Formats: sequence, C-alpha cells, structure tokens
Amino acid sequence: MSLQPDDELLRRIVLFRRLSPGMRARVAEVAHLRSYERGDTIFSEGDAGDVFIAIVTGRVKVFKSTPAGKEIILEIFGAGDPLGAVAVYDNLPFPASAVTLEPTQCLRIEQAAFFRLLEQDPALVRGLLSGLTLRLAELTRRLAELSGARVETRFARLFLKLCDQIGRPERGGVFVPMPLSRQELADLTGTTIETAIRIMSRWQKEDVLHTEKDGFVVLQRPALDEAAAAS
Amino acid sequence: MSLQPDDELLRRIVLFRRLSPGMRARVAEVAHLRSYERGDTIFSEGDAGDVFIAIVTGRVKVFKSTPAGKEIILEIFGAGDPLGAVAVYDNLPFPASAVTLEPTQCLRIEQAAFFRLLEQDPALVRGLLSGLTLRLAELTRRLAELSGARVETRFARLFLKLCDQIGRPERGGVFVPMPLSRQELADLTGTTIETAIRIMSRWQKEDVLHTEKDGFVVLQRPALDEAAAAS
DNA sequence: TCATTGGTATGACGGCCGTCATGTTGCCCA
DNA sequence: TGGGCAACATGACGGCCGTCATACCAATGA
Repeated sequence: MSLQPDDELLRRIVLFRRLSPGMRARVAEVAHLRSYERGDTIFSEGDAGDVFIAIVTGRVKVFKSTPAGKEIILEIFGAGDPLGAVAVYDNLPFPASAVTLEPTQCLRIEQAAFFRLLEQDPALVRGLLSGLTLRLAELTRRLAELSGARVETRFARLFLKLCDQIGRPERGGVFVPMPLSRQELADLTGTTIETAIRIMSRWQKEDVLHTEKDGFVVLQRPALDEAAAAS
Repeated sequence: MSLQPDDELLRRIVLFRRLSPGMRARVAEVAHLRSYERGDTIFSEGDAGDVFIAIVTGRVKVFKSTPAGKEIILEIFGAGDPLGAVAVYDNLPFPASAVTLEPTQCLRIEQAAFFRLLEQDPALVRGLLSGLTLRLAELTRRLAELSGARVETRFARLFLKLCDQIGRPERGGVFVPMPLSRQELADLTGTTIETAIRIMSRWQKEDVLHTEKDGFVVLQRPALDEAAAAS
C-alpha cells in the first residue's frame, strides 16, 4: 500500500524531472506510493491540504460542487501532474475534490517533509510557482469559455482541445484515448446529462464523432471547427 | 509620471508589508510609481508579462474576453493588491486584461529587478506563492458559481459577498462603497446588460437594493439570502 | 440651442436548454 | 434465466434569458 518510489518513477513527475539526482534521492526518501481503484476519492473539497500529491499512472478528475449540488470538472489530470500543490503550501483546505477515473497510482509527500525539500532546492520552488501560474491561466481560460457560449459550442471546443492534446490519426479519423461518460462530459462543459446525450447522439448519427469503449473518434473535424466558431 | 515610492506607501502593499525595513528600502530603489486615469488600460491580454505591478490607490478590473467577444470580469482589485504576479514569474503573456475603474496609482517593478528581490528574500517568494494560491481558490469558486445557477442567483451572491467584504451599516441599510455600472455588473455575473438592468430595476422598485452614485445600499438582506439560495 | 454620447430603462419575441418522465440496452450476479 | 443496476436514449413542456428595437435622461461641448 505504501512503498518508496525509485528514481525512474520520480523522473516521470514534471516537478521532479529537472532536479539533480542527489535531490531526487532525497525526495525518494520521504515520498510514499499509494494505489487507488477506479472511482476512489483522493481528497475531498474542504479536507486539510496537508500533503503534496502527484500522479504516477492513471487519470484523475478534479471537480468542485456548485452551490446547487451539481459538480463541475475543473481539470482532468494524468501521469506526471501534481495534485495537491494548490493547498499544501498555505495549509489551506482543498478548494476542490479529486476522484480517480481509472486505477491510479499516486506519490504522496507529507507537508513537513515537503517544506524541508522546498528549503533545500530553489528549483522546486520555481517549479511550484510555474505550475500554479499555468494552472491559473488555464482556469482563467475555462472561465471565459464557460460563460456565454452555447452548450454545443463548448462541446466542440472541448473535443478540439482533446484532439490537439492527445489525439492521433487512427480508425479512420482522429482517435482521442480518453473514455468519458456522458455525465463526465456534462460536468466538463457545465451542462446536464440529457443535453450532453442529445449532442453526442446527434454527432454520432451525423458521423461527426463516434463514442467507443476506450475513447472517441473524431471523423469530421471541420464540423467541430464550425460548431466551435458559432456565436 | 514615474517617481520612487516612500516606505509608508510600500507598507500599504500586502506583499511588502511584512518585509524588514531594510528589504523594503531595496524594493523602493527599483520601484516606480505611475498614475492612470479612469478607463486606462494597465495591460492587455496577450501583452508580455515582464513587469510586476501593485495597486497603491484606486480600483482595477481584471477581465478576459470570451471567444464570442464579450468580456467577463475575473476580479476587481483595490489598494494593496498585486496585479502582474501571475505572469511575471514565468515571463508568460498576461492571460487577462486590466483596466482602471477610477483614477489609480500603481507601483511597478521591472522583471529583472523583481527577480533580484526574490533571490534576496524568501519571504517574498512565500508571499507570491500564497497570493497565487488564494487567487486560484477564488477563481475555482467563481467557476463553480457561474455554472448552472440562474442569473438572479448570481447577482444575489455577488452583492452578499460585497456586503460581507466591504459593506458597512449606513443610509438605512448596508452601504457597499463600490460604484459599478450595469455593464460591469453584467460582466461580473456573465450575463448581458439588459438582464442586469432588469434585475437591478426590479430590486430598486421592491426596495431590496438601491443604486447610488458612489455604490449600492442593501435594504433587505433576507431577500438577497433567499434569492441566493434558490436552486 | 441643439447635437452627441454614454448610461439606463422597457417591451416583444423566440430559442436554447433544464426538468421530468419513460423506455432501451448492456452487464453483472445469483 | 431473470432480476437489478448503471448508462444511454428520446420526447414533451415551459421558462429563463439573449437579441433586437426603441426610448429616456444627464452631461458635455460646439
């Protein structure tokens, strides 16, 4: 359940990749590995942010519950991404929840040990700052995107982004290896499951975009471009 | 147009308040003051983020344009708040724009000088990290709020927040000393100016909330509580 | 004095989309 | 084989709210 990571594994994590081997060895001393099943909660909104977490393998959705009880997905993280960086520094409660989308392995460092590491290497602090900055820019973008545009437009933009980030030519189109339920698509775009189903069903019929067990296949990217541009 | 700040002025800025007097003196050496008229642009989305800025007096709206051309206000900053912190560290372009809401005085530190300061005092780095963290949590909250709730609910939540943050008992209710146009209210809540006007007009008639030259007066807080709780 | 500009106000119309209800399909397990 | 469950699907209905059009008011200035 809780074992030390080796160097090979640490190098997979963005924040630690550029450290000196000696420094990575010190990280390895205080880090622990933990495994999660699909659907497990890594932390919940409001929990004490007293641990730094990074994803080694698997995928995790970070979401926040709206006052109305719906949940909205802020981001989906994968291997190499840090998780608890937002809260660990100021010892704030986590502002959102994290749940695994598939079997996932995480690396954890307790707050006190993490602080000691920060003191020993300015590169770590720089990495943290960079990470926060990027995340802030990303959230800013999502905020602007969620507001105003029609739901179909948001769907089109979501899939275009997935295409560009992780898509690869395959199966007669562009394959996006990211299985997501209709509910998760709805949470990503800030709508309801019914509306998500309607849009996906129509695109399925029109052969714009097919849903498969292990992801999606975009068959007509121009159609998505057009939908994304609309109003 | 561009003069050195004194220590009294530096102590007004959150990030510098807790520094040692000697350190603040070094900050004073490299900082410059600049004045802006109401409506002036401090920086625009996409500009090079090569300067750290903090507000000395006045109010500034930070907003991002949606793909559709509308603008959505991310936050309104006042005296003491930092402005360019997001971008200066990684030398990224600003993810949003900043425009003054009233005559405003800003303190500016060029990137290179700012980096030298960061190297000299870990307290500055800690302050930066804390600031970014808080801002991230705030943005996260706004994202969840914008999604799903009705516009009137968002308006109610906005004014409740303003009440709690800067309201004071006065004029037969709670006075919020923050003049905002209908358009700015719309940009804060992610709606259109017409809808903003309709809601504000109704609340004005029902004596829930009055608009005045220098802000707003909340007369029936329970009515706002009720509207904020709705679905 | 009149034109111009910017902010505020109000009505009509219509479509998107949230809500509710019902049905189907696939899968696991006894 | 059948029951139960989760995910997917589809239709009906209605209201919120975005869009367009018009009007009012105050401040400014030639």
